[in-house]
Amino acid sequence: MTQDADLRRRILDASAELLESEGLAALSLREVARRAGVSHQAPYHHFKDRESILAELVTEGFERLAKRLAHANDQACALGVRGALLESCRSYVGFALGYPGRFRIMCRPEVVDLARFEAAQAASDQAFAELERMVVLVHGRADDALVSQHWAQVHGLACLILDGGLGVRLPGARARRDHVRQSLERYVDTVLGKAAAP
Amino acid sequence: MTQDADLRRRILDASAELLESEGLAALSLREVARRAGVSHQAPYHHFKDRESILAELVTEGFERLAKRLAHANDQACALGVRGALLESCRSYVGFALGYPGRFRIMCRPEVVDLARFEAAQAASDQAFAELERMVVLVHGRADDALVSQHWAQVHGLACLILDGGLGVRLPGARARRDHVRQSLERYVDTVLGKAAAP
DNA sequence: CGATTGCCTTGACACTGTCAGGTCGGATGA
DNA sequence: TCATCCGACCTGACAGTGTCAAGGCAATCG
Repeated sequence: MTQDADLRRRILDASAELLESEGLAALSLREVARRAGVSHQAPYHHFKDRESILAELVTEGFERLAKRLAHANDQACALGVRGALLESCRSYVGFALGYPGRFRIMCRPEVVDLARFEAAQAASDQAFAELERMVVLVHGRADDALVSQHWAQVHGLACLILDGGLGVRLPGARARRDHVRQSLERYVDTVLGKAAAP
Repeated sequence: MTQDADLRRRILDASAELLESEGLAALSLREVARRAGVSHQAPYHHFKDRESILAELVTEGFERLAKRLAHANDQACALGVRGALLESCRSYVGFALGYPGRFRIMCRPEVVDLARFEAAQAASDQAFAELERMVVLVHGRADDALVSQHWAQVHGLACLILDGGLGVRLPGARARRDHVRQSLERYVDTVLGKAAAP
């Protein structure tokens, strides 16, 4: 498969596929090399170590996430604030549920330490900036607590469904999608002050 | 250290200490055995495999967390709803930041799969029940979306500070504590409908 | 034409989790 | 009392891992 392509690219592709299909635990350098049809040391010519490969995947992940969030932000005029906010939230959670392996290594410093990888950190900052933009759209300003509150809401929901207790309680992709939609709608209503106060 | 104690207990203690001081990656069965002063196979007489050891730590973790959350719930009369809600949130995030190693394995199914360990699942359910109790206290009822929204908020904040982008942006324990307090106060105000709508 | 360099290989090392089998002292039952 | 069993631990081995060291081999370049 894509034998003639760049080995570097082939290694990244094999890693990504292994990550999503078998999980992080199954992603060993040697298995990746095997799938790419090269010796176990070949990857070392293109990456310093295992973490560097994963860091590249993390970078790509944050870039895609940032692009999705930016797209949602850009739709603020067309959809209105509520629609754009909802779309932004769904982008974040949708990304996490759509690429769980990728998303996990993006928030696991013991796997990839962002401080070691400039590009990954930059891509992460880019995604963060889009979140901030959305907070400004909604609240008119973006102090630390507001950004943190918004970020925590979407990130928490993603983590809980992916790895936390919510996943167990929501069997099947359908139930999850419904729950995400429902929860996020409730959230945007709360944040926009439309929810019924107790 | 505590040479004469139960080996089972000594193994758990050594694991917990290793987990908090060196991190999950450094927690190998053999290192644990070394620290407990026994052969590399001795732990297998008390635990089926590595995951079983971690599952025991996870169980203990959920039990402690549930106890803290219950304590916050019980203070609803004394502190009022707002005070109790704030206390509950601070308990959750405080636990995560106080025992980061423990907290991490509690929400990492590739490390410990709760479905495999009845006791761990039960303890997790117990903590979940306390979260539900708090939602009922605040909203008078606890539909899925409300519980999920509350849980996501505290869980997300904990994860972001511990492993996500917020940790990098908040150097030092002092800055984190301040940020947590500020964010959570904003959150309870939002949820109780006291925040200024935009 | 000889030297260098980029890309890949084989071989080795220490380390890991786990399976198989042995040892030894104390409890048990005839 | 003594044979037997069994729990608790040990030694040894195996396949798998990430990584270091050294070699081969074709293309490029002075």
